[in-house]
Amino acid sequence: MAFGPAGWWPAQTPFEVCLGAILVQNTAWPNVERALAGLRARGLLEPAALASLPQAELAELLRPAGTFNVKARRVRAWLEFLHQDFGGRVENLAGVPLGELRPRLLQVHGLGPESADAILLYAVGHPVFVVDAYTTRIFARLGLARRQAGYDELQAFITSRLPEDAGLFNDYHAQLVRLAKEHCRVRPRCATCPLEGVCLRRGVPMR
DNA sequence: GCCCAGGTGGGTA
DNA sequence: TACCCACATGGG
Repeated sequence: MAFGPAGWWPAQTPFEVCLGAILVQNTAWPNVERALAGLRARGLLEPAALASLPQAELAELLRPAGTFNVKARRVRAWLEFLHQDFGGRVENLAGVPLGELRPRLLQVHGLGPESADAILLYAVGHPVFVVDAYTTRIFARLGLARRQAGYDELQAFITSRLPEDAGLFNDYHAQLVRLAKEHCRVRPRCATCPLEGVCLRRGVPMR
């Protein structure tokens, strides 16, 4: 555990959590790692340094993560928000109550519910359950939640059945991701995987 | 070559 | 509100 709430999200600082939350949008994590490594090698994993880059240059550095022009705009929006409202320090987000902070994050260009919640849980330490594609697929295909359930509905479904604990949400999410990835590795043998025939691949209908 | 990945914003009906 | 669609790299 490298910092505060800590845990499973692969990052060394709260700021890296935030960057990762944006860069991983619709992207495989190894591509995010490549982009973060490039930034790290240039000493740019820090708000002020990153904010000093022209957008075109930032986009080039984000290229390995895919949709890099989009993500460059979103990262800059995040940096602007951090600078304007929090003195450029992610740590200062902790001073705002969750009920007030989440709506403010959702106003930032490029932060939807999942990215905002990842920041709230993994960078700030609030007890917020992060609903990602793995979560949605697993719950839908196990028949635990309505297949058409939207983000807020599924989040409420899960949260209402668990104690409100950031550490637990952190671990629960990690287990879901591990389960989904493990399943992907064994997918030629769906029938023998831990989910007993439930396929987690995207686009595969239930049963 | 094709499908897919830890989403989001913008456009249209 | 409820769908489409663009965004784009790298792995299987």
